[in-house]
Amino acid sequence: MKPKLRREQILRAATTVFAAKGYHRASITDIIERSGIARGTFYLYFDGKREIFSELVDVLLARIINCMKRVELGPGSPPWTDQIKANMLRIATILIEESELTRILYNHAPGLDEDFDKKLREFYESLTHRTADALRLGQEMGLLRKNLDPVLAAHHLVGSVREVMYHFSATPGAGAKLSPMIDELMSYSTLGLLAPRPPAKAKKTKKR
Amino acid sequence: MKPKLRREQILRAATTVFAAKGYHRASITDIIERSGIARGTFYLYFDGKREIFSELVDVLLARIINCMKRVELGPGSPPWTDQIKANMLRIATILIEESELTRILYNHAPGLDEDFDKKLREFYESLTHRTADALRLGQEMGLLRKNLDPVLAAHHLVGSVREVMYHFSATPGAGAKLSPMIDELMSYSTLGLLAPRPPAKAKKTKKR
Amino acid sequence: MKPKLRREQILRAATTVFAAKGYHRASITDIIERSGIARGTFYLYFDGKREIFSELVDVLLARIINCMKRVELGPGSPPWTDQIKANMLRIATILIEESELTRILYNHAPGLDEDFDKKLREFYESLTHRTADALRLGQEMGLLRKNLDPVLAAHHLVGSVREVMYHFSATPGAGAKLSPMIDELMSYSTLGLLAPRPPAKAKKTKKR
Amino acid sequence: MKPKLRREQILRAATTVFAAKGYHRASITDIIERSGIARGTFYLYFDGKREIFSELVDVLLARIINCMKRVELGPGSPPWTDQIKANMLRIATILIEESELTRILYNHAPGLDEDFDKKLREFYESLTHRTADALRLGQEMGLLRKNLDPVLAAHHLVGSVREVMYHFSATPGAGAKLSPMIDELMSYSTLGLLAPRPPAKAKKTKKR
DNA sequence: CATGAATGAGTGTTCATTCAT
DNA sequence: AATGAATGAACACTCATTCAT
Repeated sequence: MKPKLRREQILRAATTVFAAKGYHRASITDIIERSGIARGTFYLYFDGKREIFSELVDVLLARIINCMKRVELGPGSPPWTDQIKANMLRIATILIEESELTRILYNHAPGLDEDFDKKLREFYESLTHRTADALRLGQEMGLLRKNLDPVLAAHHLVGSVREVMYHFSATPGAGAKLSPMIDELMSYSTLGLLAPRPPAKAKKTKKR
Repeated sequence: MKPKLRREQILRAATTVFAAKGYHRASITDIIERSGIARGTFYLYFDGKREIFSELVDVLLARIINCMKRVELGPGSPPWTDQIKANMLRIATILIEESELTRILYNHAPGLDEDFDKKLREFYESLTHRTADALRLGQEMGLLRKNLDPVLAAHHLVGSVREVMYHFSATPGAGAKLSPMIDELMSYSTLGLLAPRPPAKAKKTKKR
Repeated sequence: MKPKLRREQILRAATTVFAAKGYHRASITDIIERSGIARGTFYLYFDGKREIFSELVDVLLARIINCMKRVELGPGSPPWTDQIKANMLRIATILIEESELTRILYNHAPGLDEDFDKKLREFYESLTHRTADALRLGQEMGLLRKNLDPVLAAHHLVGSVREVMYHFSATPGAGAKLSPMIDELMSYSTLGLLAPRPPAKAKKTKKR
Repeated sequence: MKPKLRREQILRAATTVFAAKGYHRASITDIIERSGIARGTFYLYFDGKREIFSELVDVLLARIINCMKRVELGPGSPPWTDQIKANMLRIATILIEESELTRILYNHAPGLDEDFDKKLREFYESLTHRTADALRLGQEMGLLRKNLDPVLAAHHLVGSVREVMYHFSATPGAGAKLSPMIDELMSYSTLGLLAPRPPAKAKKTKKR
């Protein structure tokens, strides 16, 4: 069999096994049995249990990072809300496509290794940072409330999206209703984060 | 030594060890060394590694569940926003007090055992259910938008709180700024989840 | 069983196993079966296969190094030949006592590990150095030929003793004839290394 | 490529690899990588790891055995000391030429296999036997002391030569000083092994 | 002749748990 | 109650060898 294919076959088997049992309860034996290969074959393609797991997670994290496009505010760009929605759609699509990997990422990744934990922590920190930066920019542009705490709001957003996406990816057939779901989810946060709407007529600073 | 005390001594040691290393990387050896007891003594007080870990997590989950009070909407009750805030304050206080256990709960709990995973899942499902029920009630009372999806919004809220609380409990000295932080966090969601504000015209203090 | 005894029991078993099969063909299973202990028990007392082997060899090398006493040439000291003979007797006694360890040392030690090979090499280099130094001293004192190469002669001596001792220790019941054997062996080399005997004249057989 | 050449190419690669790492730490992978051939190709030319190693050692041992010529004492033969020296020169030349194989032979050969160990043992036993026989003959001819133990002396000689040759072959550029070195080495033993010199009186330069 | 993907028996090591003292 | 020596099932990983192409 072609090495490329075999590699993918093993990765697929490993994904399922790790998703079903988690890192620690999964054994190399599980993976090779599901792959239908011999023990040694596994080690021909991967350096070990930690490494194949790491590769699985790395690939997913990289796909997510790479599918996110920086929001452009220039004239001629699409509305920023559309850009954010497009980002969320791309992420959600990946997570739904790879719902097994998502399960792994959410449930079984921490506690494996100091390095590994660090990698995950950095991923979430990076998400939060980028979100906080975007929020600050929104504040400067007058799109968002001046008095919100960008870091706290970033945690709020990341947490919200994280939790929703997880359940969505675990729900079979969720893909269909993806777009309205994201509209709805965005409405929960945006309507609260927006700069106070210029009210109809006379008003005196709706206090929050 | 009094059995009661010894038990607590071991629980304390285990908490620290599990928080530092996570369930799998922590060993019974770590726990007994930190407790200053002999190997066999540990098994006099606990049935095993899984069990002591389980007890630790159970106690935390029970404290959280128990500190949450159902929101009363009757006349004479405090404003419902105040009641929710009080709940969040109580939870946050526990999580900050027990920041080691919190770390365990967030980072190392899943993937240990089918039963254990189920227990955690049920905890979060219960949180989400209760939240969704509350949201439905809010809708019926006209406090919340009619067109929001209670389950989705519940995930949104649980995720937001979960993420924020985690970072808050991990931040030393966070306890001091707890109350304003919760006000702020609540504002992010509530302003977005509230029924659309009656525009323009007459109003009588729709307050949060 | 007392830890001290158990340790010795395992060391004995390991000695026999390593002597019979050599480092690589010996397995932990062999050692524990011969010890009559469980797998885990072995690792309670030793860090691993390499380590127990290393300890065995280290102990033997240390005993040999420590039993060798520097030759004193001062007036009042025993004749230097007697001192050398005493050293050789002590070494030979150890090697005969520990004939299994000797077999290990001679036959199976190299090729295990870079560090280990180095240790052995250094042991022999140290022996050779000390011998060469002693030979130089002997030359200065006029006891040995001026024109011999101390390093070459040291190799010659070390090799001679090494080979003879090995066969001697492998011969059952060799201990009895130890003293004359050493006299004989020494005569082979000393009579060749001695300063040329005063020829011609009066003599009363200054022999060795 | 011609089979003959390929075989030699692999043998060369194997020699270097075994010399560098020793039998056990050397892997077939090392050998094929250094040979630049595929895995299967190796097994086209050799039956396995043990076999190629064995061939390497066998060839060296055979060359050594074959280069040794029995000492002739008949009238018309060169002096017996010259014949011995010629033997030693031939051996030393081989060992220096094949210093990598020599390193293998000395350091990594034992402990591989019962058969293999036996072969080596027999090689040394054969050397010792032949030496002892020669010594006995020397005694009968009156060239050597009557009271020396031929077997012990043979071990002494074999050990001496073995050790010296090893260090010599490991010393780069040692070939140049070969002849005087051997003279010197022989003097160490012969002057001690010769029949006692007729003391005092009449002398006619006992030729050695 | 050559290849290199595949094999699987074998090995060292870990660690939660037990139980005689 | 307390101890800590002993247990052994479980596991990840290696590598010489084979064989279909």
